[in-house]
Amino acid sequence: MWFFYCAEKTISLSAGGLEVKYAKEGVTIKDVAQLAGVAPSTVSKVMNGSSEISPDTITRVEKAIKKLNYRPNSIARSLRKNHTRTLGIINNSHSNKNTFVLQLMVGVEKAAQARGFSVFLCNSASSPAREKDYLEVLLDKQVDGIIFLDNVVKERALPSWHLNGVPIVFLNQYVTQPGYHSILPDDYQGGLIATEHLIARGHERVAYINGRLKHEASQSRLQGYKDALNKANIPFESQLVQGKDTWDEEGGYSSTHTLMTLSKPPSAIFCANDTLAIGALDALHELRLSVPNDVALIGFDNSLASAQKRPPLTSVEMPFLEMGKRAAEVLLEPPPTREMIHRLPCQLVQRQSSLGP
Amino acid sequence: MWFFYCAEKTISLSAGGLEVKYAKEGVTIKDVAQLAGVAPSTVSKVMNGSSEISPDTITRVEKAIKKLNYRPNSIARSLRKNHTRTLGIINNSHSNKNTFVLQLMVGVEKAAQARGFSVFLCNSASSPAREKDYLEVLLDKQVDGIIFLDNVVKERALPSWHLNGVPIVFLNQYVTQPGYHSILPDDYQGGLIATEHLIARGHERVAYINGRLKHEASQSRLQGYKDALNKANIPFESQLVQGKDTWDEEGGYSSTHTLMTLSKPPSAIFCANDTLAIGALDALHELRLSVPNDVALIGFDNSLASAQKRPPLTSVEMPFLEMGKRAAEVLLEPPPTREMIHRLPCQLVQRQSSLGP
DNA sequence: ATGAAAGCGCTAACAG
DNA sequence: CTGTTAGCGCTTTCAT
Repeated sequence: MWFFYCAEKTISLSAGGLEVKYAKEGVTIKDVAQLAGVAPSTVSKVMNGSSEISPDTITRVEKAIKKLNYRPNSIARSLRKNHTRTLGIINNSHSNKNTFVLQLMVGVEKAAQARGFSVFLCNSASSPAREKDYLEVLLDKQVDGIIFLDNVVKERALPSWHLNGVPIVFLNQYVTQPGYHSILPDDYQGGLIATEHLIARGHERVAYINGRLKHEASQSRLQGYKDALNKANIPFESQLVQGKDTWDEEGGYSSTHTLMTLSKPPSAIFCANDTLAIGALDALHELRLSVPNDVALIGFDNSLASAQKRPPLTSVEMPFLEMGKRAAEVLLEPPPTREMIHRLPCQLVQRQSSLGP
Repeated sequence: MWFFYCAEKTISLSAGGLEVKYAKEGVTIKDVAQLAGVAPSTVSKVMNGSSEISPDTITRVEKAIKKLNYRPNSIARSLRKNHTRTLGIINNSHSNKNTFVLQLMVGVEKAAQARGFSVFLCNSASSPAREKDYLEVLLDKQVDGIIFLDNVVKERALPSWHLNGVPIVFLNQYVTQPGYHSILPDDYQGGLIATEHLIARGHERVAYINGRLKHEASQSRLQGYKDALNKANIPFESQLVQGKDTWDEEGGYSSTHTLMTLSKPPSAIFCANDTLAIGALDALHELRLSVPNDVALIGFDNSLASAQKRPPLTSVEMPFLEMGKRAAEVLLEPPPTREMIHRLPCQLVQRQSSLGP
């Protein structure tokens, strides 16, 4: 690599067929103004379109900008304009192996990027002290908005720290106080479509295996299940709802055994998540029951593991990417709605486990 | 909620037992100076410790800061100091469902946070155009460093955009040009420990099922496998290495069938990733072979799915969190080493599938 | 339509 | 030890 002095602030040189632009650090609006033979304020005006400028000077300025490879210093601009076109994400989840969180983040980032905003990533790992620290640095950095998110929908306390008027929204979290936007998956609707799918495929004895009772998701999905039965005029039977107050395989496994030893066992099982469904599948295999021919099976989460089972498991996918996007949208373009809690629909992804004869 | 005018810049009020601080927007260094009866520069000096100040005024200033709940405007500070204590992540992966990426990001963020740095999250989704755009905004925002990352280790081109002297490091990516730090998992060592584990448990006929040949990981893990055999004086047999140039279950499944129909089939199989191992497990089940009693099985990635199989799969975990941390460290505190490519060790996580009699 | 001047909130250089 | 002054790079009145 060769270095050499150059008086101008920009040089371009082609090396190995690759055209690279070198801009010396610190080309400022003054340099552009000088080259174009105008005042800095004029350059500012053409960049911001904040005033009528003669077409002639516009082209002159634009040429100078291009020639110098000038890019305005957004720090200086922010100081002056009092906004940063930046928002912060505070991730309250402490699991690093959760794809939900990544999807939420990527969703936020995409919608932000589309609007010219950048996002700061902060991980509080559920520690309120850490959350407060991050809030401070985010506020110090003059973010224009903050999104709090978690990997599982939870109620949470309002941050007890002054927000300087910076708007906030909760993503996969919510707060009891009115007046705060909250973006959540529609677990109820997810339970509904899963059950409806099973019914549509001819099943009348549909069972439900529930997850941890304290999680909203369990209750909402159950309610969706019930309403789907109801719509189809299938009487609800409480013995067809099982669950061990857990989300793990063991729960799915033993619940399935309970279910299949009923005098009239179900012909289809809807599990509140994929891990339960995987446990259910194990139990069914053990009982030498074919999935989906003897019993149809549906999970929830559309995890990678669900797609990798034999047979691949039908599942309900939560709209995390959309949720992330919506969070950023709501933050950046507050809707006129009174509605503050936004539930986004889940989607059924059909695979072999529910596609019986 | 009641709003009322207050002349001072801070008031504190307790509501419902919850003590909240309200700081009116825009308390500046001048306000603090005025309250403390000193010059703004003095306040600056006590904050930055950049000059000897009498203990007396220090306490006066600190009191004023606390009373006004003052926090310096980091935008203004950045403009002046010419650094932002911020770094950018450019995520080149386009998969939103990859836990690797989240782990890398969280690692970066943790190490950054520990050093008082914030991080911008950008997702280029492998689009060079998008990457260039992000590079520009990151540079506009005056970041102090940039990390490029991906979900699978790849060689990549050096960004063809002037970086204004901002240092960069590659995470799970690398570049052929010398002079750039690159943080990678030690796939070779991962292959080594996996194979050594199997050998230590008494296996002499250890097979290897490879992944996509064009991925470095496949080659490195294979080399680890070979060297482990070599160290143990077990002759290498090329027929014990199978693979369909793919990472999917089907590849693991059919490779296993090939392996088990050998005249002298292996007593242990090391798969280059967990998905292959899951396919292998299916094949073994189908052949009515017990895992781990008839054949031991090891995967790579330590995916959630691997832990959820029956039996749970032993696997090799890549050090993504550590890698992320290291990337930030190398960026923020460049080591004096000439060594530019950093390979971090993987870890064996033992589960039932390799723990035979 | 354009330029001069002031100033965003902070820090650094220099005086005293 | 402390205050005064200048200015980071930009935008915004306010003149002209």
